[in-house]
Amino acid sequence: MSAPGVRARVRAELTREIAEVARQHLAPEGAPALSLRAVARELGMASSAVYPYFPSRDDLLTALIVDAYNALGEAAEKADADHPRAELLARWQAACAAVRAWAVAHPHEYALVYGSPVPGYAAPEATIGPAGRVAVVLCRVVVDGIAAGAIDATADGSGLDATISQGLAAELGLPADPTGSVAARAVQAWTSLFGLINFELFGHTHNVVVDDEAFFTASTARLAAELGVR
Amino acid sequence: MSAPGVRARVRAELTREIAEVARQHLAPEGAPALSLRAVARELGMASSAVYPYFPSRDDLLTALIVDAYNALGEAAEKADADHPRAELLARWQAACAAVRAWAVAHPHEYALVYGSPVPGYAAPEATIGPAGRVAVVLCRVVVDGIAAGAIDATADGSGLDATISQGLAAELGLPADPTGSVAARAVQAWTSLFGLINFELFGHTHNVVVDDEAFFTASTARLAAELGVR
DNA sequence: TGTACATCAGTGAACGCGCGTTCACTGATGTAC
DNA sequence: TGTACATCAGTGAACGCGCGTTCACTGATGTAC
Repeated sequence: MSAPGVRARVRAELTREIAEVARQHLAPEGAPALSLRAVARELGMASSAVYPYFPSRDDLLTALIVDAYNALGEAAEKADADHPRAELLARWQAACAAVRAWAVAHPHEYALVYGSPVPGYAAPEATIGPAGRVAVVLCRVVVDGIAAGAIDATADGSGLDATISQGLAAELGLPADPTGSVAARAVQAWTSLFGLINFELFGHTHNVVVDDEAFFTASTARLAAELGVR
Repeated sequence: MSAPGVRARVRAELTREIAEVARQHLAPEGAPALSLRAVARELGMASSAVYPYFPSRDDLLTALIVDAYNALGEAAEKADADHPRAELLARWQAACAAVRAWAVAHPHEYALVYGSPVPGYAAPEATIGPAGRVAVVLCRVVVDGIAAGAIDATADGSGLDATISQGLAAELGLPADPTGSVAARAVQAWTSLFGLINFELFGHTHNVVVDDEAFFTASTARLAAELGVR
């Protein structure tokens, strides 16, 4: 009974290895140019030998996308966990900085998930959970702030929250009150975070911002301040 | 002497036509899949016949990119000009809404310029000017606000502006005072605007935001408020 | 106005390339008696 | 422990495809005398 275990382990190992090489191949030309044949070539195997591991190119892409979301989410979660729960601003800043650091360190994987959708590729269900991990971290800070009384969830009755899925808000622990605006403002901060990183990585602030890290840190601090995270 | 004029006009017309067809071909598969041969086929000409007009695929892409930036910039400028100069908030909201409306109407052209950079493609100088037009519109509102005394440029001495190119700030008419933060906050609002649109168009807010337009409008209004645009 | 010439747009075949995927196959690995 | 068998991973050739770019060419358009 140890033999199938060995086979399974070898199989899992090679699956991991293929994904790893594919990840490296993302760099020079981006996701649309990712080629099964090139990956197989680099591993010294016939191109057809990849098929038992990934039944199609799209499955390989999906694996890379899920991995990227998970790595990014994990980075944010770890940074958050490094700070005492009550230190909301420190947690917020650490999480944002971790997301940026990961993106800067893995620009092509970042582009894979936050750049233009890969043409002809439809994201399967399996990506939804991992995709939300960063947002969950940010929301948890806000939720903790409300619970601790640091953030007044009822302060702004602008009704902005009517634009957000109430089911999702409830799931995240955000007050599901459509007359409020906390949930919507949290979502807005979330999109702004990735807007900052997108512009930096994709070169739009190239001749505009001179100190990317300082600009980023100050910007996320402002996002926190506007939410009432202190 | 009228003959060369005719030839030049025919030539310009066909150049325009090729670009137009290429633009339409962006839709189904995105920029990486744009094919000179397919464009030529659709126009009923030999693929080699495109070369006198666009010496390479990259030149065609550049033309599409420049066109997209210009169309987007023009939309923002027109929306801005539709409002009296003193009505800062109306101008701001109109410009932001125009950018989003154009993006929603031309998602693939939008992705071409604000999605992941096209692999292996280096943006030439010619794209810099057109790329800045939206930012210029937004900055003009801020500058007008400062001039009219509605925005207090000296209010926040956070030093955020030290992160922004002082030369560029001066060019845009923003106070080039590195101890201030108006310029940096304007840049931040600019990145946030495109962050909102990116997330909406690329599907990241798909199960999160239920009313995209309302969420967007409220969000840009908040961006304005934070800048002091009223 | 008429003719010889130059210019130019556009053709079609070809080069050389890489791709995703399928399929019949060969050995090696592990299983059951 | 030894042998016959099943399972499985991996091979290599092939299918059919589309791409960007080059090049020698053919007509037509416009020019100069």
